Amino acid sequence: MRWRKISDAVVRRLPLYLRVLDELAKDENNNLISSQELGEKAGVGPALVRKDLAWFGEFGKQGVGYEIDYLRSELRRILNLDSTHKVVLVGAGSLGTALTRYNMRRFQEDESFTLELIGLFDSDPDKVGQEHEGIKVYPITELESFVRENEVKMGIITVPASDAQDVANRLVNGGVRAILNFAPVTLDLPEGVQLASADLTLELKRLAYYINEV
Amino acid sequence: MRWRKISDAVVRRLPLYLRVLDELAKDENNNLISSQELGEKAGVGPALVRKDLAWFGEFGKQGVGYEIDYLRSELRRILNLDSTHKVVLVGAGSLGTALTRYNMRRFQEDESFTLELIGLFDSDPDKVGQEHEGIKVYPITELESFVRENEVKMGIITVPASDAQDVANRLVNGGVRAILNFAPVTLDLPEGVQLASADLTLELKRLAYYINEV
DNA sequence: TAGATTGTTAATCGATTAACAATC
DNA sequence: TAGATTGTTAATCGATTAACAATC
Repeated sequence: MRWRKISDAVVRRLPLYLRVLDELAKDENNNLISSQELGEKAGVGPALVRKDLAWFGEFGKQGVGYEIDYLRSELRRILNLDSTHKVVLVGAGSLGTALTRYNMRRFQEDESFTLELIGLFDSDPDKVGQEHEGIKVYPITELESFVRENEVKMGIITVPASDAQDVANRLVNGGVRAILNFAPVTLDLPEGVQLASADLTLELKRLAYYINEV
Repeated sequence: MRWRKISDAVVRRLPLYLRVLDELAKDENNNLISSQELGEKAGVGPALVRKDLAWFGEFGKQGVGYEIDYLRSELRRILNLDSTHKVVLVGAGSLGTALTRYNMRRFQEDESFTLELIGLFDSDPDKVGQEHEGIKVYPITELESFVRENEVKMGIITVPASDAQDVANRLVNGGVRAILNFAPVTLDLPEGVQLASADLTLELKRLAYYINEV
């Protein structure tokens, strides 16, 4: 049903398109959108929009465009956003707890995405047993079995750089398929486990390059 | 002095190399590194490492490799990390204040990068006048003049999506050259202003795509 | 029907990799 | 000198754009 060779460059743009459609869907007056308009709002060329979507099916009508609600539901389906995803967050420090607080709100608002944060983990015995936004902190030693038993497929890493690879290994051994990593290290992951890097300092350092330009 | 056509694909890898070198520099025993080894640790092919670096000069010695300390200082210079960058953060909500707390610590630790957060901004009169980690919250109406007067070149946006474009415009008008945007919108920026997007939901939605794979 | 816009193929562009002479 | 590794050019690969027939 899914044909295993769609490039990540394509996949990265799908959530972007979906974001535009979600926004448009709020206004009942919008029914149709052209690849031209969708591209403009997503910052992508119209031909590329059509090509990206065509990898997954024929969602538009010639001479007409794409029906917003339909394309939206198709994208949600393609991105696996129509089922709830269980997530664990490892590292209940300042970033981890802030993210817990923030994401709990943000995700609750986002009608096109359901993430369920079911556990926090930390190696610090003082933190184990605490609760943040109603979610318990478990000892890191239980991470792998917890992930396996609850069939968690997504993990968020907010531990210090020196612990990140170890945490990643435990997550992967437990069966996690995708990791969002905030720690400033290059993680070594087995083929097939997807990684998103959220190292903000890396981004800021890149931006610094462009600052002293003419 | 800088030749204006180095691709962003290249620039994005420089902070990655620097991160590896920073790590290696901690151990006094490491003096030299080959493109092979640097590439491995950064997750990049050795030929690409050499090609990337060659855009900026000849930093290595044939048959020997790259001197870690030297390459490190050159990369810091290329990335403009040897001077301090003043930054403002707009949106003193839960994410903004968490980031303030977190980044203040994180950046203080990072010897190869000096960011100075000199002001927080918010449109909520109740928040104006508050302090977070010793940094004052100013009214958003003062953003543009503040940025101009203090010659701030970098801004971080943590306001709701509906306000982000307006904030970006004010930053740009004040003279900001680079923006780190957490709001879930595609910002429209003039040529030459650099953007880093930190929309975590976008990343998580992308990861969701890969979860139900065979 | 006439006008518009898709889906798709061919052309272009850019980025990565392979290969190797130069040289430490 | 022999071995290793750079800097760089040429070859390959992949992604984006242009163009257009199909068709709503």
